[in-house]
Amino acid sequence: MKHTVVVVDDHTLLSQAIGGLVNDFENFETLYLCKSGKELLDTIKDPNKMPNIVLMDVNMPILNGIETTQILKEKYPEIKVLALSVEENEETIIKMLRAGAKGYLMKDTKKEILEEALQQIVSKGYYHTNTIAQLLVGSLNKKPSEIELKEREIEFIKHACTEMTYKEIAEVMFLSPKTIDGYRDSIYEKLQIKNRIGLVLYAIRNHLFTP
Amino acid sequence: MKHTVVVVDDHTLLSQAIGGLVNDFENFETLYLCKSGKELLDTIKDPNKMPNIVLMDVNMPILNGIETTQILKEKYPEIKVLALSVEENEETIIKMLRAGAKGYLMKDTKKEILEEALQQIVSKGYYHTNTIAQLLVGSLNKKPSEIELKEREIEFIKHACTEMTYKEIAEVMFLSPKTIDGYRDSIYEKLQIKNRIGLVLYAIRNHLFTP
DNA sequence: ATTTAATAGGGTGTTTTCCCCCTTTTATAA
DNA sequence: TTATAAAAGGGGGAAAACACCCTATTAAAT
Repeated sequence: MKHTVVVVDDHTLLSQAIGGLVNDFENFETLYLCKSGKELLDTIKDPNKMPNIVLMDVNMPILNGIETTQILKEKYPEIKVLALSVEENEETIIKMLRAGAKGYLMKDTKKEILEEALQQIVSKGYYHTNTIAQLLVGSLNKKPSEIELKEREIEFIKHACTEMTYKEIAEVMFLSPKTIDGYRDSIYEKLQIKNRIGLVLYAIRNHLFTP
Repeated sequence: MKHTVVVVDDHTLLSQAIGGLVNDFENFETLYLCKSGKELLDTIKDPNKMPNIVLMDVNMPILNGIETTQILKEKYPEIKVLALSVEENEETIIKMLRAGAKGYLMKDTKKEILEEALQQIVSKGYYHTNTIAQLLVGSLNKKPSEIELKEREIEFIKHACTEMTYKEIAEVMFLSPKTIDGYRDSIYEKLQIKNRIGLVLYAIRNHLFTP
């Protein structure tokens, strides 16, 4: 009996193509394809549509890879998630693994590696390349920092990524300009940045805001 | 005799997968895969490795899709290029078509559309979806504006996308802060923006700066 | 000889940044 | 249950940075 795989990616051509690739592997077959995390969660409710492995893109609309993986881990812990992404950002990779992904492949790996990864996830339960392993070890040593942003602060940051002045942001958030002032100051402190440009760059790099 | 196709994309998994997809099509076969425009131009010098069609990603390192397509048009005008990208930016699409691409597919199209596009490129010489056609018509009507940025202004914009103050930017560009002031003002006028945040967003959207 | 581009500057008002400070509410632990 | 401490919201005032005017010099291009 072949192991069943579901591909989740908003780019249809890619999911179809990768689905085809998987079908060529000896021990695996593609069950179906999804365009978003939401679509996967909706479909998977049907017990007949429960795969062994999910090949999950990280950047998706509606419900992204990280959130979807988290939900999968809670509701269907027996399903193994293999992340598949162009995103090389440390934070993202760590978040994805913490969400429960059993492996993380860059989209520039060869199909042989994909097969190898699928095999190992079945046999050993996980697959990690040297690259990812090194990345993680490196990041463990140098990042004990706990940057925690409050809900309201995140909301503010998103507004700060537009041409609005702080006064205008205060208005749409129903706050005094002085409160905004306080948000800004504490965020600058936490993120070690010097001005609003730095804030915008942080927001983009951490996917709080997409230009 | 099948039509030969070369896939150019820096993400190996995707080019392999799409190559496989193409091989499943009745009238087409994948000749080989390339990871960059440079690799394609090097390989294609061998007359045995000349394809009928090139499936070209737009965003690539070394030599991007636009530049590569331009060179192909000059040196090998008989090769037909079909662009394949996630980039929905009008400017990019127009640049790509002007460079000589015979069609432009988003990566979220279905494989049936890909086959259809390949067929039409062989038979009619081009393929354009409604989406692209509408986009082009729309952009012709509303954009007679000639936004032209000078070399030095572009250099300034890139610096403006960092945490540097204008004074610091003036220093690294060996200019008076007042000159920077002038650059800023004329750019704001041209781009119809109100502050530095708007400038950063413009720079990112138009690939002057990548965060 | 006149225009245009690039550079530099002056003046003025607004916005942002950075210091201090305060109250009220909400957890949380003794 | 009451200290006690975070979190969330608000404030004054000053200096720096930014935005928006408008003019002048210089050099290259027409």
